[in-house]
Amino acid sequence: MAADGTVAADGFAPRLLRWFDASGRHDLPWQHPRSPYRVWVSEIMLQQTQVRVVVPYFERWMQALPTLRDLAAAEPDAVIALWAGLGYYARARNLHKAAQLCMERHGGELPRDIEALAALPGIGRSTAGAILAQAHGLRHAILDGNVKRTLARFHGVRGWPGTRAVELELWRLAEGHLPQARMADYTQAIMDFGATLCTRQNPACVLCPLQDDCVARREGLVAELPTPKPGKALPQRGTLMLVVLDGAGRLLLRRRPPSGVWAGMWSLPEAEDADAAHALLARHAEVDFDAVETLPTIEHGFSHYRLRITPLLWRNARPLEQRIAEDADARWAAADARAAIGFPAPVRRLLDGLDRTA
DNA sequence: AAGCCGGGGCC
DNA sequence: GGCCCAGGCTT
Repeated sequence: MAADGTVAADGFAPRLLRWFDASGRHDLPWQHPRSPYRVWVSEIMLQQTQVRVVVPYFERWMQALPTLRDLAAAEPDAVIALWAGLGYYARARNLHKAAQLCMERHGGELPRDIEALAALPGIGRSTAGAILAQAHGLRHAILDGNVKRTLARFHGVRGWPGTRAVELELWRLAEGHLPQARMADYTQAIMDFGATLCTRQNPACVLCPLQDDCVARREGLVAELPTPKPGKALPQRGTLMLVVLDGAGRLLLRRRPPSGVWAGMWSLPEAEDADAAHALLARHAEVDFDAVETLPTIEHGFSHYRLRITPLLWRNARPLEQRIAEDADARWAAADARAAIGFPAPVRRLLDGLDRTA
């Protein structure tokens, strides 16, 4: 690294770009065309989600909402339905909100100013940099998981990147490597490099264009870097999910609370115990509570806790239509209507299993 | 700094 | 079964 703190002279970016030209990914759907809106949606989908998973969601999204204006005008439930299965649903709500803010404040386009861009909901420093670099070729760094891993190894940076000091060091290094040209390709290159060559496990060091100058390679630390997050045991929680069908096969649904897990999404009614289940059921239908059928429990893991779902099934319930009419957060949905609703993944699995056995 | 927020891939 | 991932927001 040069005395002024820059590291461009070491050939990091040129070697990465040569590798990208030969071995990078050039056929991802958001690269053709590489418009600001498409890059933005792809970057949000790719937060904590791998390329292979994102591609079909991205294609479906662009079919339904091809422009920022279309997104801004869409119904919230339609946006969630396009997202259902991807997880982190705040990303979808933030996309929607940000599109509307762009219509109001930025003439219907994403701002080119990084401060204004990062001020939009769901767009932080790294995602703002990725959008500006890829959509406009502007000289901004990114620091996602791939870049953190690559830089931690190349420079031998120790310590978990979740700590402030390590993260600041990695940002400094990332900015020091930026090339003067080809910013869009460079940004795609360093992400591809981390995703396909400098992988977390079994990185292809023998093929690496940076191996001669890689500190981790030289010091035998490749498997130790980046330093993993200190571990902790996940708490276990449980819930009852009520599967209530009326004589016509319609299913009782309730909207989730506006905050917390699966916020605002349609799901099955939930209760903590049998008494609460009974009370909840009585508010929506006449049904023989003792005629309950048990379904297999479903285990669902979150990043911060584990959830054991116990489904309870009643058939031939008689809906209390008056109560439903008064309750905007409850509905009886027929099978064909259910298909178009975006359910949380374990609920979708449960309902699909129900349809197969019913 | 730590917790919250999903889901899936992978060993 | 545990860990991690093309992060950002809230407290």
